[in-house]
Amino acid sequence: MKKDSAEDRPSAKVPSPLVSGRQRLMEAALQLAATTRSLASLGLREVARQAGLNPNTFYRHFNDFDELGLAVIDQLSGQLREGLRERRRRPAEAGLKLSDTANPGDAWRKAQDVVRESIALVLDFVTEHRTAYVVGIREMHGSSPVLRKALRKVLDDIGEDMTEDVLGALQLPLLQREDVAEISQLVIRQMTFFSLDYLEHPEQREQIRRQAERFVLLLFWGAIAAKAPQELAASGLRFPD
Amino acid sequence: MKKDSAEDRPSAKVPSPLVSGRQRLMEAALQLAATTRSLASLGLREVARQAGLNPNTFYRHFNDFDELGLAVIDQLSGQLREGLRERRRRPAEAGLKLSDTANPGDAWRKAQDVVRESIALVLDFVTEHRTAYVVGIREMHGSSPVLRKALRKVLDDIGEDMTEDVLGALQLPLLQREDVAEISQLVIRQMTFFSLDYLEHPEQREQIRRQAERFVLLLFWGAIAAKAPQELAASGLRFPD
DNA sequence: GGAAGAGGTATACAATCGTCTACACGAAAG
DNA sequence: CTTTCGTGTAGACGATTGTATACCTCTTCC
Repeated sequence: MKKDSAEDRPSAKVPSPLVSGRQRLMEAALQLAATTRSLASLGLREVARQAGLNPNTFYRHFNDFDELGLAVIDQLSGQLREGLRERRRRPAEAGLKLSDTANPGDAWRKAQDVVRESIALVLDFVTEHRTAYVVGIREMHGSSPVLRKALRKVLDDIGEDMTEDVLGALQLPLLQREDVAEISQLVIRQMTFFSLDYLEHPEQREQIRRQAERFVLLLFWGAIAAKAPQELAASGLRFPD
Repeated sequence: MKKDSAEDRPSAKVPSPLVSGRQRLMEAALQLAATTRSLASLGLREVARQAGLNPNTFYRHFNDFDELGLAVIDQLSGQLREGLRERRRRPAEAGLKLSDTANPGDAWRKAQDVVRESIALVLDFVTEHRTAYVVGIREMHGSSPVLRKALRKVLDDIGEDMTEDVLGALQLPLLQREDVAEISQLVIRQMTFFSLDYLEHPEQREQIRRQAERFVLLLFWGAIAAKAPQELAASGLRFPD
């Protein structure tokens, strides 16, 4: 049998303590999970090696891989929600110029803009945090109930944000809160597929972006048309494209 | 070090040769993947043990886990597509009584029936093949490119079946082939989420089923309303519920 | 200035793993 | 009847893994 020393450590980096070991472990795990296999199936020694740390260092920060996964999720989901909230503050204010008395046509045009911008933001985020996003989607359907639940909650929270946003800033006529909430969840979930397509087919990105926009608008259009087909027809609005 | 013999084998079954070793390995892998972790992270010895076979027997049938995964996918996706095709033959024939001259109201009512029945079929299938389905969804976002591609193709094929079905039997007015194809893909993908919810929350199954039906109808309604809001309003049709 | 604790390391051990080589046996093929 | 061949078994190997114990710095705090 081989003595297991000195073979374990220095495969990746110099032991620069510029970032904490905890952070190094998280990044190493993400990197490995994105290129190799699922988070839970990673070896404790494997990630320590990638991080340039001693295997036992893992124990100092995490008890198991679920704990590491939760830490990563906390860190990044916060970034995503914050980013979404922040950039959505802008069009919301711009939209106030059209006051609550705006006619349906203005509301619908504004809805198009908001949809376009929100989708762009999501797609930018996933390209910027590609590995984390891919691993996140993977673990959402993965084998750890803990991570599954945490990631489902992230999606649901984003859905709630979207619901509030649509209700507050968009003021689409005739749609109740529950209608909007249902549509939001559908949109958020479908976006996971659009995002993966977007990442995996860089040559078709513009097309995928338009498909996503069309899907969202189609849902809202359908929901309005389901509630009040006559009013929609009478408004003379046309579906874009 | 411990000699690794006699500990490996008989954890599960008697060596009944009623089913082939190959099949036993596939089922054991599915079982383990559903309860433990991802397919690719399974140990060769692990599944052999679960199947009640010698570790080396794995080599007789598969070179690696991708190969085993593909075999499972072939076997079950065939069952699903065949089941869908077969049960869809019935309403298609019944639908022929309403000839091509049927008015929009009849076509829309028939669409509701077909949607209801197709969704019921899918949900029945996933409950009947729960472990295989869960593992399939998992590997669709998993780390093996081979399995990912194979499972995406399964979904896309089902989407094409649905497209042909809608075009052939439903004859919804105003929708082009490309519109229907796009909607079909959206529906198939969203159904993966509905199906998982359905499995994980048995107490809310009826509600989830209705949500799924509503989603599909909403998309078609929206697509028709996008093409021709006036005609839809003039037809006097009401969205169900 | 000594104690306590957090973060990182070194070494060791048993268990498990993938794989290699060799053997057994029934069925089909010649 | 003998020869393949497909399938399953047995035993062994070196590599790798998770974990336990012990030691080594630094900060921080009293």
